[in-house]
Amino acid sequence: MFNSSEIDNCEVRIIHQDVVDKVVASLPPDEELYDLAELFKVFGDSTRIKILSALLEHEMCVCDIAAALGMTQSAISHQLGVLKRAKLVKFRREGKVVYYSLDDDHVKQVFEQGFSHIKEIYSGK
Amino acid sequence: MFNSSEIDNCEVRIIHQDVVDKVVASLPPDEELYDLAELFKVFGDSTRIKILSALLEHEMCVCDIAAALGMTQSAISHQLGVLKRAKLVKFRREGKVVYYSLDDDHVKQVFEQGFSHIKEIYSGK
DNA sequence: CAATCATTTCAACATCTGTTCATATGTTCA
DNA sequence: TGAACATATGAACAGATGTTGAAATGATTG
Repeated sequence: MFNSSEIDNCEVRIIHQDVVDKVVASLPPDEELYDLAELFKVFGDSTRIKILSALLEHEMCVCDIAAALGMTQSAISHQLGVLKRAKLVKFRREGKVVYYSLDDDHVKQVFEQGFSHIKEIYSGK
Repeated sequence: MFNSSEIDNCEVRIIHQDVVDKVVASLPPDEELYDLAELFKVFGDSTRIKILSALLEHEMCVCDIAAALGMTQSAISHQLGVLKRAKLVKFRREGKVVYYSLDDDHVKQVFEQGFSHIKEIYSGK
């Protein structure tokens, strides 16, 4: 009825069945990998990286961050919302002013880990 | 001619000049922060995370990765190209087949660093 | 060389994402 | 309470990104 080439045209060929099986079995659940990608996605924007880099140095309020980066308060506030939802920053309110800071050392570690990676790459390894 | 409120309407207000100055001085060059964001951007896609997670376990060829993830060879190849350009994976050719693997331990470290972060968050910290 | 196969590349489409502008909260102080 | 101010939010637009299907490479084998 169908020859093998017709069927294969709609399927992905497997060359090493044993490796595929092993890898599929060892793969973390989709949801965790999805969450991991979401985490890195938050780090993957230069505005947010700049904000994190600033907060690495000192706790700051929104308008000071905006001034330091030369951007709109609105834009900064939007990105702080993203960072907040990802639990990368925490904040405290003091009167009208809201101060932001890094949530925990984990953020700092990921940040610095990535940094040393690009240093390694661009220095000819 | 202009009063201060008119001028301020077009500018970002600074509350703590000292902090702003200090942070601006300590900020890494824009180019480095941009590259850092680009690096995390590569990690920030669930397909690429799945590929990296698979390669963490075993060296694999394109069609086996496609089979393991249930995706098109074209899509996988495209993402492998992104990972290759970011120097996150390396490859070797053996006849018709191209085998991909993680480029260095740094990749593994960033991956696992991020993983432990989301574990921490979702376990109620 | 011709056929086959693994992989890559291309163009196109749909979706996602960041910024802007305008407006809404919420707080302080007169 | 009302004016001034710091921040947050919503809608909308522009640009970036991932997947797809088709066509193009590059490599092996008969």
